[in-house]
Amino acid sequence: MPRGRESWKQQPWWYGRFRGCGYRLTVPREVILGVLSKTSGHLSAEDIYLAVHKVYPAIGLTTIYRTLELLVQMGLVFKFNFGDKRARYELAEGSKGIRHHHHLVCTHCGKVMDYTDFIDEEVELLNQIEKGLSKKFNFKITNHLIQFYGLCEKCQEK
Amino acid sequence: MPRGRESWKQQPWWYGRFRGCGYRLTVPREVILGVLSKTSGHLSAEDIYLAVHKVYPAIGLTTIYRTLELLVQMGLVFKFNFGDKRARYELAEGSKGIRHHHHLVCTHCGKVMDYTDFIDEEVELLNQIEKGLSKKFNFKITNHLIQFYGLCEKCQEK
DNA sequence: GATATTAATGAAAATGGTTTCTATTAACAA
DNA sequence: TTGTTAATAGAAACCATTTTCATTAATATC
Repeated sequence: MPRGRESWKQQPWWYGRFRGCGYRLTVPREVILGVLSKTSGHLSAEDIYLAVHKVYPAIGLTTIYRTLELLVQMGLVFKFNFGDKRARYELAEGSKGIRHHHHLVCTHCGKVMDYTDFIDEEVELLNQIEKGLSKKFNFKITNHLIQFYGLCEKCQEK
Repeated sequence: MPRGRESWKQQPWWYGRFRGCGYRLTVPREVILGVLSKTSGHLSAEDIYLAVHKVYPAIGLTTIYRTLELLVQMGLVFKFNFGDKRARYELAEGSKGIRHHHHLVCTHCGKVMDYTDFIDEEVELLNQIEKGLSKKFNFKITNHLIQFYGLCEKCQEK
């Protein structure tokens, strides 16, 4: 492993989350989280594999999938499905710089855009809806998914 | 085909949509739409296949997939993904009795519930948001997906 | 109503993203 | 430093969905 043990000293933000769950801090996990935080979102498992592979060719695709599953389950990463058959992953909010957002998906070319400019009304209504649903269905809401589908600028021209 | 040609006389509601697109009216298509409209939503391709198979064993799974794809593309059917890997299909609003709705998905047992009690505020805000997004991103919105994830009543108890 | 055209179908095979299996490696507690 | 055991890599399996191709049947035309 081409990293000194000392570099753990400046522990990354997810260090505690891992230790708290009894999970080990491994190089693949660190590298995968690194790729996710450096690259702008919507990455497929293969995208991540290729990026990781450039630096650590020994890390296999299986580990990418396993690690992503773990990260999703830990709540550090969100998994999305935009209509093509591969799943997409992106870092959850919490690490600096990433905010909660929804997606605009072009049904023609597959382009995905982030939508972060929530208006206050919107956030409040969403909370209200979630509260209402929780009560009515006795359903404990932990998350929501909002996506808008349509045609992006370029695809409209055709 | 065990149906007289006369029965087309009381043309089903989708008749015009098919003819308008130049698509043929076939028994498999009729049967599949029949299953979708008789059964309550969230059916997988296999669910539909099994239901169809009981009455018309000659209709194959391939045709189910092909027909569903066509129906989705025509806008008669919506395709969903609830986290397990199989796609789910349900009739779009338009045929009597089916209203636009969103979904509550239990991340533990996979149960899916429909949420139809939109408040006026909600519908209006959604329109407003879509209008804003269309303008800001020059994106022509044709559809949206809203799902809430969490734990259903039973799964909370455990 | 009979017939030609060609879209639609069924069965089997292929595809491809994801998961499982198993022997090996490495994180970390002692 | 060493033992325990979680984590990993690579190959094989999995399985929902798609493709291929020969056959069938819906519709337009005669």
